[in-house]
Amino acid sequence: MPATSRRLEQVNQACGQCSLAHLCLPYGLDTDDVAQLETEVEVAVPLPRGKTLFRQGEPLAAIYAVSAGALKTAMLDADGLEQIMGFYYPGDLLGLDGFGAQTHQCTATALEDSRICRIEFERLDDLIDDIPSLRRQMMRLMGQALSDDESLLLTLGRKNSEGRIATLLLCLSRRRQQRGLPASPIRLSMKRAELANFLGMRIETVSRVLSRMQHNGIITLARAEVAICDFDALETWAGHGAWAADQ
Amino acid sequence: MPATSRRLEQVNQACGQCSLAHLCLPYGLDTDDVAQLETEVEVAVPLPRGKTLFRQGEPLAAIYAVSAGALKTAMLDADGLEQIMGFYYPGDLLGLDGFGAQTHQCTATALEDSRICRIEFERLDDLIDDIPSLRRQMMRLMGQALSDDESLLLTLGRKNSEGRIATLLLCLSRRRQQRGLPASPIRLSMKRAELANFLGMRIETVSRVLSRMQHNGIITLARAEVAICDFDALETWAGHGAWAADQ
DNA sequence: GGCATGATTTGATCTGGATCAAGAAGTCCG
DNA sequence: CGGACTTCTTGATCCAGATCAAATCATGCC
Repeated sequence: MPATSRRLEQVNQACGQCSLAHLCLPYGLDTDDVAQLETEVEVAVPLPRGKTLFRQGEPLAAIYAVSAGALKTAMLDADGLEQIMGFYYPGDLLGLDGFGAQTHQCTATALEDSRICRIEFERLDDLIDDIPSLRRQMMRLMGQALSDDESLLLTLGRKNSEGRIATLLLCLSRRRQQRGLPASPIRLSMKRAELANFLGMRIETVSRVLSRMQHNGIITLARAEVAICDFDALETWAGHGAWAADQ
Repeated sequence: MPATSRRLEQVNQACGQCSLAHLCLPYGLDTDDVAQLETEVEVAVPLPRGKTLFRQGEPLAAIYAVSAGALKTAMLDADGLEQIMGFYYPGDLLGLDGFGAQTHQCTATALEDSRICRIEFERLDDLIDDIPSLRRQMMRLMGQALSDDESLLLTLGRKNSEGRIATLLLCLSRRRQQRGLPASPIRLSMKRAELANFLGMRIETVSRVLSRMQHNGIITLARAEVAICDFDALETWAGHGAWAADQ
């Protein structure tokens, strides 16, 4: 693997100048800390579409950040069927859920040709001891991941199919904005089947809801690309909890 | 609040001799570390049924562990309806999801008269800097919380109503065993409405599924107490993903 | 190109679980 | 104890979304 030589070439322009630093690990670190961190990071290693970054059950060897492209994570249930747990875009960290059992809890797969930054878990662990602000940042990121998962639980537990799709689209859009990209034309790097799996729906229902949204002028749909035309309407749909009032 | 004096009385028999230490923070710490930690912990403060420990949106003031009793955590969605995120029993930590935004993401409420251990967030934060093994333990616990949430997502995303109930019962049973209690007669401290909310179902469906399980001889049901008669059958039901094969 | 294969959309049914309705069983309090 | 109130159970109906079926559209490969 040419990662080591690549790292040596790129180390001088790594995290400190990365446009994703505000989303990723270095946020909140001072210049020296970032310098110390980035000597340990393999930067922007290519990961072709369909390749896995790590697999469920493997020991936790490293923590990753998406540099470019998109990935999914998925768990296999008892019957060997996969449940997609999340989609990851530039600036997102991967592998945090492995901290619990020191083992990856899910499999991460590239949805398109991607680039990944990587830091050995052991090295990160040492670095965290040396850099207090890095420790705080890591814990903040894990807390963030926790509350993201909980928001997702809230969506899947309470919303109907339209609410789920609307929530997903708004979420993808918001995350694009956080990365400084335009909110609207969203390229869906995942297939309908993966969307459906993630949202706990069937392919046909995903397709129907998207068609209906297009018909109502809320989105424009061209295969893998979705343009949001009416954010307010989408918010309204997203807000629609499913099952009426409440207990 | 008499917590301070109580703390002074109890400090000598706090975490180090707590039977829940293996579930809670001190696991993996050596004796000196535990001693240092437990001087900062308020031990087993009473929290009456119905009282809240913290509320969604409040700044993160402390991290908590359940000492006795049971709690629920819930988020309010846009419409002000609550979604229950989890049930917490002795040994479980509460408040970790606040690490992200330094703000509690959910409201924690006692389901029955409970006792809570509490450590100021600031003090814990300092302690983590001083005790490397505590830092690792905290990150392990957060990783654990993350993968627990993901398991729940897997359940809610893929299982039908019977699978959800079966999974919940097995989960509660397993957690009892981890606390050294018998696996079987489970006291459900939450109401049916709370169970239903948590599992993304309606009260009537919860009631029907439980009745059906009782009728099939898998459980014995007496109001708030459930005895599991046939673990294997329950495992089978829990394994039943909902929607047939897969994409 | 021409064919095979896979992804997506659309239509027609079927069904699990929500919703509506009404008892039954607890629980609280004067 | 009796009445008001809450929780739980059970029955009847309805509907969102799963399932089944088939056409359309894309993509890759020889």
